[in-house]
Amino acid sequence: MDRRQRKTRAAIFRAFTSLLSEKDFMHITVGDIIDRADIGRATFYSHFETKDFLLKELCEELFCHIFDSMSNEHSDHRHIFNCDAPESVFLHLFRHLSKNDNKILDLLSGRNNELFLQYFKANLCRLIENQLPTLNADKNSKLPSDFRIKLIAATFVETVRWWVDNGMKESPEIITEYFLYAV
Amino acid sequence: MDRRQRKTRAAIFRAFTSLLSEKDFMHITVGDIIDRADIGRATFYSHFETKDFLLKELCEELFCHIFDSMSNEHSDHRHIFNCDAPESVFLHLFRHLSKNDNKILDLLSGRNNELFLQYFKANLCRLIENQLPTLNADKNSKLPSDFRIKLIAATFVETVRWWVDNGMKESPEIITEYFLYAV
DNA sequence: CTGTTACCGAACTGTTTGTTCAATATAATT
DNA sequence: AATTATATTGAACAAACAGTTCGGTAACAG
Repeated sequence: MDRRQRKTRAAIFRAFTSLLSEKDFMHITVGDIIDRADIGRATFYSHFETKDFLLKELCEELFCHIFDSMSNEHSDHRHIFNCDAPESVFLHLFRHLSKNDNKILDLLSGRNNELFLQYFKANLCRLIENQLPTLNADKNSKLPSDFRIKLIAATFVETVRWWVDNGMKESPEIITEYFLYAV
Repeated sequence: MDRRQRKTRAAIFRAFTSLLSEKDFMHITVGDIIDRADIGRATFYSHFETKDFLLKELCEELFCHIFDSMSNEHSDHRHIFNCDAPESVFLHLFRHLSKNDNKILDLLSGRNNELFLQYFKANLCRLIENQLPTLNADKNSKLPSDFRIKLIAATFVETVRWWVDNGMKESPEIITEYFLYAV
């Protein structure tokens, strides 16, 4: 990809995430984005068809980053340490989130970004599906598994929200404990 | 309140809920609403300041109806039957929802209505707070109670969603069982 | 019957969206 | 370094939408 394209794309994402942490998606205009990204109007539309697609691509980029890097880390580690214990995947996820190097927390905690949550949960569900056998077997047997997976995903999101809203005072380890206790 | 006002207001709510079940809030225009409600533009704005306030007032109306009628029912019943068993409040709620006389289900199951969910959960939390002592005491003691309440509310919403998305094949009793087993 | 109030509808301003196009700047190629 | 290809720019544009204004009409209350 052309360096100019990369720079423009990055500037748009940067401006957009920065705006998303201030106000909700619905009230962000394309004008806001191009002002903050300092690019021309036509340029924006040559990159993204609409504002909706921008959000979609941002989500895909973020999730690819976080989930892929995590599953790599995980599969690497399991050869060295024995860290495929039930909580390790979620602990990794919470640790990753706590760094907030990408701006995922701002989006998760921000209200009114249902579209974002939708993408996040969809990705989360795929991950949870694999982890299911390591979780509470009693609930697994008594609840339909697609239902159970969605509940776990919702619990995860709500846990992150509560964590962030309370100033992230708890360590990732404590939060993982809370989370696993809840599901 | 003037009969004309009541009729107009009802027409707007009817049109709005009908639209909300078709597309998400963000893509509904005031033009859509006044067309379907068959009212003048100025009339709409004499009733509601903006589209956001319309949603807010609709929510308040719906929740007042469902939660108030429920808590009345409940407090009436407890004198006759002994139905303040742990599951009864939630069972009542699921039963009430299953009738879908108000259009709450369409809104809860429809995606992208985060604002609506926000109001719903806020009301739900107030109700759950009272029910907390009747629920799993173990979890109550090990999780911060504000956190626990939010998890229960999220679980409730996710339960309803799963129920609706799967065609509501399960009875309110079974769903209540699932729900209480999950929390 | 009379004064009050709500509704209508059309016109109007300002904002936002998404497109177009010629000019310019930057990257890639030889 | 010169050339070709491509990305960006800025301005102008039509269409859609939000929210307001106002004179005329219909419905309500006393």
